[in-house]
Amino acid sequence: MKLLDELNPQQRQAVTALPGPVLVLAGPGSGKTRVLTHRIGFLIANLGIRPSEIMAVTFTNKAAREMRSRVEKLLGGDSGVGTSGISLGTFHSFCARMIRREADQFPVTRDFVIFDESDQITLMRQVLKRLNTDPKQIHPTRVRNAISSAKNELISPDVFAANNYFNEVARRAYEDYQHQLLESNALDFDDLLFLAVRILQEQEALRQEYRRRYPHILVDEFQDTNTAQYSLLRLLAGDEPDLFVVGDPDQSIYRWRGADYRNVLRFQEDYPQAQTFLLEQNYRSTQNILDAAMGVIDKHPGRQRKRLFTDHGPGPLIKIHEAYDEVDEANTVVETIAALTLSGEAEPGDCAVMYRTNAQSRVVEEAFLRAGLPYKLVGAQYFYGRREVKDIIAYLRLVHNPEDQLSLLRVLNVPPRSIGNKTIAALIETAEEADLSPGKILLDLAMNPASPYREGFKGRAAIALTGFGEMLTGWIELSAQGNLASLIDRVLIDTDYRAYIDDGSEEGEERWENVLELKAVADEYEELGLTLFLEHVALISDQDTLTEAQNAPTLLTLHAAKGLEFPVVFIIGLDDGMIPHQRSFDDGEAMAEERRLFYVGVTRAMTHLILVRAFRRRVFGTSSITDPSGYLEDLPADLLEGDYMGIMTSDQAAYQRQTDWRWKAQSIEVQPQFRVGMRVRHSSFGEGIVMESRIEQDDEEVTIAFESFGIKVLAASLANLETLED
DNA sequence: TAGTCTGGGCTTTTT
DNA sequence: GCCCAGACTA
Repeated sequence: MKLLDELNPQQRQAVTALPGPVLVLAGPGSGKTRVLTHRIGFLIANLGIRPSEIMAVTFTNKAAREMRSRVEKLLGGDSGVGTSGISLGTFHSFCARMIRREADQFPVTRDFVIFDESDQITLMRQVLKRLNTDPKQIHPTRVRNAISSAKNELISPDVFAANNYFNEVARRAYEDYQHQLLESNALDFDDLLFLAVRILQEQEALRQEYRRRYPHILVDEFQDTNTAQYSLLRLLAGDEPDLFVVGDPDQSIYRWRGADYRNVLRFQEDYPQAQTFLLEQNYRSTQNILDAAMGVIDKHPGRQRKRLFTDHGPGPLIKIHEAYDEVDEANTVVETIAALTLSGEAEPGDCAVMYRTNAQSRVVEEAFLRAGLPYKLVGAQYFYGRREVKDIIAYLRLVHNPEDQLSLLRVLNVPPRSIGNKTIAALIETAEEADLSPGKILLDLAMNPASPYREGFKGRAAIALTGFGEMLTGWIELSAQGNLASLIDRVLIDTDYRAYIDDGSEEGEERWENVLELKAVADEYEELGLTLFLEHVALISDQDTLTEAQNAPTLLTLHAAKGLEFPVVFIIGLDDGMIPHQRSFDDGEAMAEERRLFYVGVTRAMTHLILVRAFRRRVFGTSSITDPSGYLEDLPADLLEGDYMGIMTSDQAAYQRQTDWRWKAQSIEVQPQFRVGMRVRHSSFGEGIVMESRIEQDDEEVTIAFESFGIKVLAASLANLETLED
């Protein structure tokens, strides 16, 4: 049948495997999504399985959407089978739905809210404050991470190992944090998985019910599952499941998030009867690119060799360019894209620029702006992390759930309405004494003229708080009528929010546009209502903001690039410390993951791969000379062209590289301006005498004994020192 | 209470 | 270099 005609023999074997545990190891560009969608099609069209019995799980909303549309296309029209019955979504959305459905068994109500990472850190800060710890010693972010990892490993506070001071604090913070979450009728991302697993473990009947409901399970990007997700799958699948998982251990790049590619091995151990299929034929890249990729990944320790092959032919050589610095690097990228576009070899939209850290994007963006060329950015904080968007969402969450203390505190004085720290502290204290949430106190102040809580506040504070409570009451009433758009309008008007964020500057206008954009999203949730809208905004990611429309190059991190492909790929920042990132240097597993990350980047390229590094680079404000990434040595030399000499390996090459740049380096070499014994004046420290001066990282570091401020070490370029005549 | 200053951080970030 | 939280000042 047609469904199978589009597949190569390996793919067809996988798709038509007998129902049971199936592991598909799919190299990059080998048609992984195609196999998944055809498997779903095969189950429905050939085996007559009802769509409603199928559950397909992905990691991103985008992947879920893509899969649904491809299944629809596959089965559309003639088959007469609807695909809407398939449960297709992310791990988190699946768990959120289950928890809502079974809400009476959980310590939250069915309209709980989901806290994202910044909510978690804000809450953690409060928790640690209450535990009287020093935020400089115990970082809220680190504690959050520790708790997140624990949840991903299914570790609850009572079994959390308090084996040192940090972990002892973390354990107590964990307990308190959970308590605070539930007070706010909230769960964090990790709780969604954790609670779903726990209830399935504990309740035989529910487990059986879900197993009956979804006898056929498919999983995408299986190498990225963490312990909680793997456990969830095992619980849902049972001992004789039809469980079809697709993944590639070589592309596992989310270890720091609890993902463990060894789940692939666990799968084979847990299901010894599992059938395994290998997809090696690549439909994306030229053979040169694949050979380069294999050169990189074959150095991965303890890895089973896989061959990647294509019938696309060798294609162009891989280009390596060494730029002078990060600005030159960015300019090179823009110029090369311009040249490729001009020669007709590529469209701007065919090109992608990939980097290790988001901070690198700025220099590239600036180069595009200087050239007057458009670009698309897939970035952290792109939309839902913006302050104005988070503010409005916090207002909505508060309307939805007045007990949400975090949201209340976020917006209580935003825009400023004379509710300062003193007043907030008094509110929290009053709430604690009354054993109510601060939100409830505010509502009581607003609705009950004889509210007993009024006496807790001074006149002005009472008026301000009552005013806020009245606004909130009005919004809650409006929300009960179910009109989301007018609720948002009313919040914006009542708070005079536009005046607050839009100061007339370009930035202000942009912020207001973001608010309007959020409203546009809300419009689509008119029917579905506030609860689902809030769930949507909590579970959405930056990945989903990537638009295909504009014909412009895409800027993105190597992580964000996974699953995508582009005819022309630039990977920039191929310096030691950048790729691999220096944070990974002292951890073997982390280093292995850096290598996989580079491999992921390389295998995104269809035809042109351009690798760029910079001879010197500014990191955290100081510019210094870099070493080339070791990974460049792993690329087969005969596949490369360009002006990078490091591929000759050897010390001699390194020496030559240094000399080549010598004239440039010299021209900017800093000459010392200050001598020991000179008298100088500083704008705030006053007069002093130079004790020592040396050149450090292209700047002059001057040690000065000031008359009234003692000895200071200053950077000459920043300190703006004035020399005085003796 | 609301603005300004300062110091200490700083990867990646599917949900 | 740039951002954020908390301290500090008007």
